[in-house]
Amino acid sequence: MYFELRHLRTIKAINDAGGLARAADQMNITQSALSHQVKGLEDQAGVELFVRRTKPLRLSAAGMRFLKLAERVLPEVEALEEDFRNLRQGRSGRLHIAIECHACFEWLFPVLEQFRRAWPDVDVDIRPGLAFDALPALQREDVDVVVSSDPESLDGIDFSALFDYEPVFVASSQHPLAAKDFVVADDFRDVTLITYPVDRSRLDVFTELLLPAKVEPRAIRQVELTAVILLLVASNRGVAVLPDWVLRDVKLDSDYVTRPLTKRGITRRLYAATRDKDTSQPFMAYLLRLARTEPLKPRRMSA
Amino acid sequence: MYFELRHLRTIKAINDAGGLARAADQMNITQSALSHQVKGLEDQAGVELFVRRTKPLRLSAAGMRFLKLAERVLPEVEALEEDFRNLRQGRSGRLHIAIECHACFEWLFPVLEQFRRAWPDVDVDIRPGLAFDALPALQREDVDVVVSSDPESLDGIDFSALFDYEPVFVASSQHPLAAKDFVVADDFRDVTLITYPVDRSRLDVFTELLLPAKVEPRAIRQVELTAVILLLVASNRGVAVLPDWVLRDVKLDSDYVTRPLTKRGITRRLYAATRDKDTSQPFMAYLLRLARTEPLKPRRMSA
DNA sequence: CGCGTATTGTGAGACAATTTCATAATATTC
DNA sequence: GAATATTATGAAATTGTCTCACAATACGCG
Repeated sequence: MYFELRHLRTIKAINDAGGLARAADQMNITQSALSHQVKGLEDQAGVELFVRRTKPLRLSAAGMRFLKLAERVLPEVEALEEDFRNLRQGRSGRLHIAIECHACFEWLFPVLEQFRRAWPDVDVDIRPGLAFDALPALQREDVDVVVSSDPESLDGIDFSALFDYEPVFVASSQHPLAAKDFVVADDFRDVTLITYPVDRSRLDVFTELLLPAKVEPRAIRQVELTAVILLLVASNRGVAVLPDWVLRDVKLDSDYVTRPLTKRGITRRLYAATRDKDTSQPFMAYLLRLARTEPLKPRRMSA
Repeated sequence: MYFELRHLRTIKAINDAGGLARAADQMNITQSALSHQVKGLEDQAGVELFVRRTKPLRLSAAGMRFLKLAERVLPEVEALEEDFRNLRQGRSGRLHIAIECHACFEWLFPVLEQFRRAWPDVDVDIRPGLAFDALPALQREDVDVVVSSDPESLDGIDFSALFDYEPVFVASSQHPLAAKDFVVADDFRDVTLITYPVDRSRLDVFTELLLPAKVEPRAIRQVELTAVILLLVASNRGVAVLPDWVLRDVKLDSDYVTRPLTKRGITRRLYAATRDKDTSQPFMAYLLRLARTEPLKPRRMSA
């Protein structure tokens, strides 16, 4: 006994049209075809779905049960079809973003807020969990965008440059190193370094400065939230290295100073990795444009 | 773009089995057939439902959306199929009863209570509204049983005798007619007759006694509820004629008397009309048996 | 890296289901 | 009871689905 949506559509049409002939018309099909179909359906169901003794065919009790299913299911199916239409036209889609850089939350969140207003039908999400194999996840279509500062040449993956940033040293104005114009690797030997709780290979201080110089800080303290890191730094419980965009917002009203790493400062570039087939999708292009420009604009004093 | 349940089943099977080949196995179908089907489905949808770059085929974001529909819809369809299986085996069905005789409520209700315990899957209902054309409604399958005391010979309709009853005269023990051993038509000329608010053609007093004798009561008062009729009778505000079964329960503790109509009493027979194709259905036979025996048993003092 | 294995894709023909056409049968209406 | 509207049926045409055989592709392992 295998029902198909065709049968649900038939039942509904016959009920709506109030008769088999009219229903056939409505469905752009012969009355004969419908008659055959109804017969087949009743054979399958093993149940009389219609009252035959009356002439404009009417649903029986069992037929009404069938109709109720149709009226619950068909709208859902149509909703799916609508979804797919939107998808084809690039008006809807999925935009699940994996961020390798822990602090990217700070600028990404406002960007996504703005994105949602423009593309309400796109399913937006940030997935911090899979920072590890973000690029394989992108290839497997587990996520749709990976934000990273380490572009690799991968088949089917595009890397779009977003913006440059500078990892800067942050310390309390009371801290001895605050006296220097810039800090170098050796300066870290005697400090407590506060970092995000991720592997060193994804922390700019280490990859760009300390690992090459083989310098180990006196102590490392791992803290999840950027705001908390800044709090600890301001109260001189340690120093940190954070991307400049994190500091732009709150610089003025807190008791800490920022200094370049090395005399000339370090510059890094942030990229968005996407599958090439998605890169030119309208909403994806929109996101990339937003992510290129938005984080650089001055922002209000929100957290 | 026409989806079918087949497609929902396919998506679900592929997801469950974790691959196209295994899914094909599970569905007793060739792997090739499934491949063709998936291709056709994606063509129709105009959307990639699967990630092709990986080898055990996996659902894409759009595919997940499809899967979610499948998981909502398929169980409902299976529930319908189960319903129909029950229907075929006569374990479920509809039992909507039209009662022509207004007082039948009194004995029918307890009968249905008992019926429901035995046939929980049958959709039982009493429909008092269509007392008028109850038999046409039966033919049109608007209802499934008609309780009536006037059998007609109708095509496709069976009349099963239920039980005999006697319409009896009820009056306050203070009423002058209470002194008689039995009442006749002429006795009604000077009384206020309390009846149900239905046409005379469906009231035994009129069809069996007053109309043939061309007697008109002094006044007629129409009351809906049996309990209220008895109340009014007991307080000597009028007399009534009710089926004996109504009086059996409450006779002892109230201040009214019952008398036969005419010297020998009038006997009427109650029938259940059903469509012949339904008459032998197990639950229908059960109902008829119950309705034949149950109303005659002594009952507790409920309303 | 290359080979074997597991998995999916493709094309042609067989098969099954659905539709149409023509027409019969049956209700409904006036 | 004829006229009309509606549904049913059978055979042929059409369309869609499945199978078979084999090609193509991804994955894992040494």
